[in-house]
Amino acid sequence: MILWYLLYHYFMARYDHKKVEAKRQKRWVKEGVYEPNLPRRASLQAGAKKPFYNLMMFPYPSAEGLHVGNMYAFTGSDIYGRFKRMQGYDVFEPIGLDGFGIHSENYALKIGVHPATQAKVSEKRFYKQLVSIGNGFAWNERLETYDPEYYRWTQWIFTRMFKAGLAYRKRQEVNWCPSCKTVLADEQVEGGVCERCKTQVIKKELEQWFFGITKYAERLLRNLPSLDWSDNVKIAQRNWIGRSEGALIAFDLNMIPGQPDGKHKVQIFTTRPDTMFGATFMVVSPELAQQWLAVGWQADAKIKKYVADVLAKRRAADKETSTKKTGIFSGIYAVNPANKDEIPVWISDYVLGDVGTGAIMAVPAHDQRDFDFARAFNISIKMVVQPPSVKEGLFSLSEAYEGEGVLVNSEKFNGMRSEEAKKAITEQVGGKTDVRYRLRDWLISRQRYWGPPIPMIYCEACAARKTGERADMPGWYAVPEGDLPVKLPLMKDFRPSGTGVSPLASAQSFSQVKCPACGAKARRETDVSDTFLDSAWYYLRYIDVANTQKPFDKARTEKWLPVDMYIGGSEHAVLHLLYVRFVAMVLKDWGLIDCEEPFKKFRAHGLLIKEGAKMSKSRGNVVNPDEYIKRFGADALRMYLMFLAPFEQGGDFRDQGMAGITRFLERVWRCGTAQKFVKMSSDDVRRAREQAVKKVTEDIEALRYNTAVSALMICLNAIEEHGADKETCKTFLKLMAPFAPHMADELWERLGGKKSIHREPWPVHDEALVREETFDLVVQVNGKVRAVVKAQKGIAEAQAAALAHADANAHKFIIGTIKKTIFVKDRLINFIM
RNA sequence: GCCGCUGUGGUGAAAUUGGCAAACACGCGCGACUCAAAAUCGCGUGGCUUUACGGCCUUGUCGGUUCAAGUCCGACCAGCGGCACCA
Repeated sequence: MILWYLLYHYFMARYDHKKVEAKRQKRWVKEGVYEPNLPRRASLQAGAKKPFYNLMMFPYPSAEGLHVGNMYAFTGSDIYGRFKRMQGYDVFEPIGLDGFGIHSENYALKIGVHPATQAKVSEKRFYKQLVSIGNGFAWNERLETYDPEYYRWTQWIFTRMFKAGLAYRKRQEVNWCPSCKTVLADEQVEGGVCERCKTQVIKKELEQWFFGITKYAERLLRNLPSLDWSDNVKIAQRNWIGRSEGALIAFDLNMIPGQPDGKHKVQIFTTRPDTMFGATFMVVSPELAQQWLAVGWQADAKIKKYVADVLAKRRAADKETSTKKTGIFSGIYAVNPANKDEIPVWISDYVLGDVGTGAIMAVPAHDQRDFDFARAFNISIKMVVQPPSVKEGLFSLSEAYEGEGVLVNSEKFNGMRSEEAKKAITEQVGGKTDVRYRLRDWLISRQRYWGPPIPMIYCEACAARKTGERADMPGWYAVPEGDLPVKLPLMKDFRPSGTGVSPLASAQSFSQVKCPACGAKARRETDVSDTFLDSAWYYLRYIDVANTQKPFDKARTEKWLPVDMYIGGSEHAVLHLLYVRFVAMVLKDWGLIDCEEPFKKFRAHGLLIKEGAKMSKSRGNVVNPDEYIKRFGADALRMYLMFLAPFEQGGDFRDQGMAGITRFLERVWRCGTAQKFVKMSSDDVRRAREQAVKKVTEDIEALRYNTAVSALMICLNAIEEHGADKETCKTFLKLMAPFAPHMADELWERLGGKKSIHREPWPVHDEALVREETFDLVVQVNGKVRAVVKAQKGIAEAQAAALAHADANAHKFIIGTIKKTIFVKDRLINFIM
């Protein structure tokens, strides 16, 4: 009997996370706790008063289910949202799935299920998991990128891009992933390998669709400083856009030395026109040499072979990163417009066809690459910029001097500072100042199946007549807006062909279509668009998911945009986060939205590792959140994830660490269910409470969740030690609510709360109560701590000195005369002997 | 090579403007409860030294500024991330 009694109480007292979490989650949905006031079209005025758009990068539903890394990011975002909601904002925290793309398609291929079928399975599983982590999502506004009602508008954006001249087709060397069997954008190649599958990327010459993001390079760069974003992401974008100021300068070419023909010219781009007098040779890229050959340049067989070899090598799959420069003299001479010197033109692999103009003037004395080449091929080196550290002219250089200085060997420009000479020499040689960017246009087409078909039609008849929707692209028409979406056909064999043609090309019924202009037999574009286009506008659709007339309503965007807080991984610094800004700028220019920067504030969360190692399937150390939620509860896992390290830094997940948080929550539960309150909290407890309010509030705002949790622990320690009144306990629960939303809500109800704690106002601290009347006065002698004594706040130096002298140990060290005393109010006193 | 970030106990980490280094936890040790164990609770826990009070040392390394440096400055070392013949 006694045993049963004890067991009964044991189970009653222990926190049953499964039961409580399920109950709270059900209640939240029923009461619509997290549904924002997104008004129906007619009554915009009646909507949210203090809108706060709290967005988290939506996940792609991977086969393995929700990764703990996803949960880490989502929890961090959710805590911020819950905090803002309790502060009185109408928080909108939507969720959806970025379900189109190679990742999902590859998984479908692997298990032999159609991606559309698999999508439904993953969707269900993902949403279930996303419910279980306890986030305050607005479930009514969810979206999936593979939903025709969504990609209808993705396609619509494409057609508008085409009409605006921002989407175009071009044949050029592009990145090709042999494993994914599709082309990739530059942003999707990381260190020469495919961002997704890590396969070495090769170059292929293909005709592809591009978005003209480079037209926005200047704006994308210019806006960066004003964005409240994590610095590392802003820096990455700045480097990626890579602005360089320089000059475009034309050189005459002499096919035969000493015989100007006035016909042949070549343009070069340089950021150092000040060094022009030092240009002792010119280098053209193999790509440009190839073009010359194509228009009839009669070159040696050796030269032709060199060009062909280098071009072949650039296409090859081996990633040999030799820094050894090769090259061949072309037999042609260029005339340096600065001093009319005839300089040899070389062809070398160290000059790239798609950078600058594909040709350079080489100044070996002031560019290390030119220097190396000149040394290797015995070309003269001429110094024209004298470093400030050097008094007389230098006779030999062991390396190029790339800094600024004063010009020498430059005729009438001698003595001029290199910075001024840039402009002066450019003018002298008839050059034109120019700005170039590293950024290149966004390669948007993909030769895969699982994506939105590019909504374009090509009519050969129109092409032959040189007519079309756009003068520069005869034969091409956007699918009329009324015909959207161009639905992705259900195909049995959706395997990538690897030939540069999308699997959709084999679906005759799909590709055969009538020309929208002349009605002749035409064909559809069969490539699909890059997944990153899907995610480049999803934040707009969230606020208007049910709109069947437009992608989104402008009045709503005015109310909810820009996104107030965006959280995600920094791996998207030059992918998603760049594309999304570009698309926003375009939409702004079309008058569809008012702000050209979509995210007011962006914070990158850190990376989670496990026991000191990167999580990976092969290591078998991937943390499955489902298991932990089952064992410890979502609240415990959430809180542990936030406690283990600073959110923006990322941290090390250790199983042992879960114990501390579980213990903490059990203690809170015991405290909250026992409900043994004192009539009035002691000063100590009251102060602990107010300090916790202050600290937790400040820390959440700054995303310092780890120290916010520790502040809660300190507060609980005080409550347990001294006992607390009911109000103190309620305040404590509110502070804990963003971190452990289920338990906080349950205990809140048991303490008599009528509505959900997540709709309660966030506490505000009383500065007077935070302050302590006493402080620890640090007594130093010659800078060394000799005593710590309790003192009244605000005491003057004389009183502090008296206290210090009264301390036996400190007194022991104060021998001789005091030369100087340093007194820092409410902190320390330091005697210098 | 260039740009950025990070180096603090056995572990994760904390530290406003330069003002007690190691908060809060984990782990460990000792103790209480228990026949016993788990759970729970209490105490201790950077190193060296001292019977004790205390003292000396300690934030990757070396140097500097300062009454005072984890924090500021200079040089270097290590690790992580990004870009990489960008003309």
